Amino acid sequence: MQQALEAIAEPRRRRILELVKNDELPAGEIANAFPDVSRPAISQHLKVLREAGLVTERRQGTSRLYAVRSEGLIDIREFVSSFWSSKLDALAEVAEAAENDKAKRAETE
Amino acid sequence: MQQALEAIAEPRRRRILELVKNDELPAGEIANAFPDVSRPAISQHLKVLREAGLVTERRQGTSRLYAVRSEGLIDIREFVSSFWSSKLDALAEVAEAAENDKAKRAETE
DNA sequence: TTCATAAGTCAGTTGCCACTTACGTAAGTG
DNA sequence: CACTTACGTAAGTGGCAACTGACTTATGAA
Repeated sequence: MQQALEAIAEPRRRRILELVKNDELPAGEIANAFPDVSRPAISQHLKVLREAGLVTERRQGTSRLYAVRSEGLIDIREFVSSFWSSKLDALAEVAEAAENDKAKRAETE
Repeated sequence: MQQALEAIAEPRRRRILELVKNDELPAGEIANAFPDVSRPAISQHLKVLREAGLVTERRQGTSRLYAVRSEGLIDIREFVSSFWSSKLDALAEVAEAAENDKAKRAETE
């Protein structure tokens, strides 16, 4: 999880993930989306994403195609989600239910 | 989202969040959980978490009580979740549905 | 084989982040 | 008031992470 978190903490790497979320793209085309940064920099970002398990690499001719690997995000997803199924949240749910109930009774009166 | 991501990318800050997930704790008690790091360091971590909107601070006497603020994680939660509702995942869902269907037909035969 | 294209790697620089020690502040206690 | 307790803040340091330019590798075309 550490590697994945550090990977997505970088704005450009998040944008890369968005780019290859629905389309498999060659490294060059990804680099073209960042006119303000050199191509080696993007290559290094892709390496970080690959080693974090967030993208897959597939070679085709001289180019390398990248695609998202969403399993790499599972641990983060569970970590974040864990903050909603805890005690405090259970209280919030009770409060919300009470609110709904109150609104409903107000309707029928 | 940037601030929150940078905040949870740090292992000690994640551990702090876990500590105050279910219990409201004073800064000193949080610091005690990290024998290898100085108290000011923890104070600085708490500041980062507070400015990222991930914890709340409440003063009581000379001590300050910290608690998790899960709303601060919503953006991250949505960002991460977005990688499951995309095209590739839709295909997976179709495949799963087909599997279920197959299993069901096998049952009745 | 020679050249062109696509992309990764190396080495060096810069800036930022987590840490420490020393100091400041604010609330309670005698 | 002086003193203690509980924290935060300031200033300085070391290390790492992102970047650039130069070089290397590998595939395909002439």
